[in-house]
Amino acid sequence: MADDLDPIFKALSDSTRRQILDYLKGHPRLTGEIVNQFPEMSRFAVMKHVDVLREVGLVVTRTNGRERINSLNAVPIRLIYERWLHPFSDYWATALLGIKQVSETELPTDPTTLKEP
Amino acid sequence: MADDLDPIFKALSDSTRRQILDYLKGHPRLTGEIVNQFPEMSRFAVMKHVDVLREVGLVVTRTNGRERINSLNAVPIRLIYERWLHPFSDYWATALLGIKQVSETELPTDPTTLKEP
DNA sequence: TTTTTATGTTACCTTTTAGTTACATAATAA
DNA sequence: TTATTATGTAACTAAAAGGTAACATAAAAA
Repeated sequence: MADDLDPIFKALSDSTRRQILDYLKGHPRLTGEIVNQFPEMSRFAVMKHVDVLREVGLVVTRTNGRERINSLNAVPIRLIYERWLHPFSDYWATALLGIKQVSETELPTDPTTLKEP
Repeated sequence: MADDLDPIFKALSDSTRRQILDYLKGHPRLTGEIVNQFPEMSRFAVMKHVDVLREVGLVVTRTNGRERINSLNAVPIRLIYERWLHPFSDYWATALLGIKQVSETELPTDPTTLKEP
């Protein structure tokens, strides 16, 4: 019953994993660097979170000697957006205007113009 | 540790709940109508999913006699998009171009232009 | 060579989640 | 009034998720 977006949604549903993805913005990080971002959590717990992200392709890891360099791959996030989130933009627009139903001909709202209502 | 987006992400992490939200697009539905969409699942299981959606504000319910009319509220989805997903659009763009890092001065990509790459 | 360090693995525990059956209530229809 | 039906609640189970401590390995540094 679970569609192919499901593993990505599941991976994103944990706050620690979202923080890891935030941390990987900008540049790749060693596994140990990621671990050190979460001093209140065991190393293994953090590594398992990274594993989950790697399994769904949100993190790509390459090995260099004994180091493992983890980088962000945001393409699955884009997939979530395009295939599931974006179609709802029609409906969040109507909510703001107090309109109940959406005309079929209405164009999708440009989300960049809605930053601060 | 969990931010305020966390309950929304958690609510969206279940495939059945996402299907319910999809079903509520267009027009509101009675609780029983939602239940009938999932004949392989018990009525109570579906109702609990609706409860979860209602708790995070993704579904709004009003009572009319013994009927309960449930409608979609996409504003929390918008919040997820603006506060968490959209900032990653810089990075999925670079992935497509094979570029490793993003310039600080680059403007956010307009997601509406990325519908069909 | 010996030690350090970056990373991986095994085994286990606890809480949460998703699901079930069975029972209860209250508004409408017959 | 009686029966039906739309919805809600109680109590429980099974599996998945998130976490820990302890042990293992292999590359690099001393």
